[in-house]
Amino acid sequence: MAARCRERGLPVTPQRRAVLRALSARRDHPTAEQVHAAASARLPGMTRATVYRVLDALEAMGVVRRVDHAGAAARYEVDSGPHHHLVCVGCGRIADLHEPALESLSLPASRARGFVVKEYSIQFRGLCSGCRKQQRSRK
Amino acid sequence: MAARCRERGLPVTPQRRAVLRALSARRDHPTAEQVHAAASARLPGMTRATVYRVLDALEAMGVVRRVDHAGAAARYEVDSGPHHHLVCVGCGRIADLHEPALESLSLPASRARGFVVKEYSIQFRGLCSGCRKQQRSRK
DNA sequence: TTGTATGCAAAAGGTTTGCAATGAT
DNA sequence: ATCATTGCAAACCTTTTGCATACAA
Repeated sequence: MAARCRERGLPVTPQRRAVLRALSARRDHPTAEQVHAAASARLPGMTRATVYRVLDALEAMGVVRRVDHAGAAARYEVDSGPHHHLVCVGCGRIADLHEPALESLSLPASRARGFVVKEYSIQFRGLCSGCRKQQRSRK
Repeated sequence: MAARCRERGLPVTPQRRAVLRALSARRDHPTAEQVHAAASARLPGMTRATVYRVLDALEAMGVVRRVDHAGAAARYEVDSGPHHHLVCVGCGRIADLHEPALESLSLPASRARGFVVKEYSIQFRGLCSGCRKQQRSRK
């Protein structure tokens, strides 16, 4: 991580180290609040705001990832049977993808470790044609 | 939907109809706020709170689905390359699933409609062994 | 020394809840 | 008549932001 900071000319602060250590130490997927609790145990006085800013910075560096791509607000759809989603990272739009070939993926039991799958859905992330055009013309 | 309400002895209210109509009329995946705007155009006076309650009710009936399984708070993980997630619907825990066989899915170009996929991840929903035990013993 | 990060506190969404009144069956 | 639902308003939780200060390089 220090490397990635240097690449970008960004300072390596104790807070960044603390957040990354806290996150590396766990296998579950903690919330910002949980990261704050863990990190501020080692570095008392850290603010929640700092944790959010550090997580954003680390995400931008590609060190950390936000799971549950929870935009600010939840999205709804009429339940139309199993299908997947195309999510445009440019504009945030979500389109449905009905693709029978993707409805029968098998999850090796050996990997499931006692986990019983009831359903699954795939989230494809990329750029819609509109956002691609925009990006091209901007260059 | 009227049918599902009756099954459960729940009233079919104008608000429920308005929300479902609003949601059925769109293919994008509107936020609760957008649903509220659309529904209250037809049924002035509807509150945002009602929209949330109606969406919850419809989801419980299996008529509507919440995309962006945005729990209240975002979750983070250290970026460890491509992998998928096992999400327990019982306790909300998320586990990583590294499964090489699932890393080379192909999305038929014909279906993508100009959408260029950069990456994807699969979310398997089900019950972890702990929650399964609990559920069994409760019966 | 310079530019970025931090703490603090306040604001800004999004969502939930208590309560009295309304309404569906 | 009965029980769930609605509206209203306030509360709640998570995340973001402005500003002055502190700090890494």
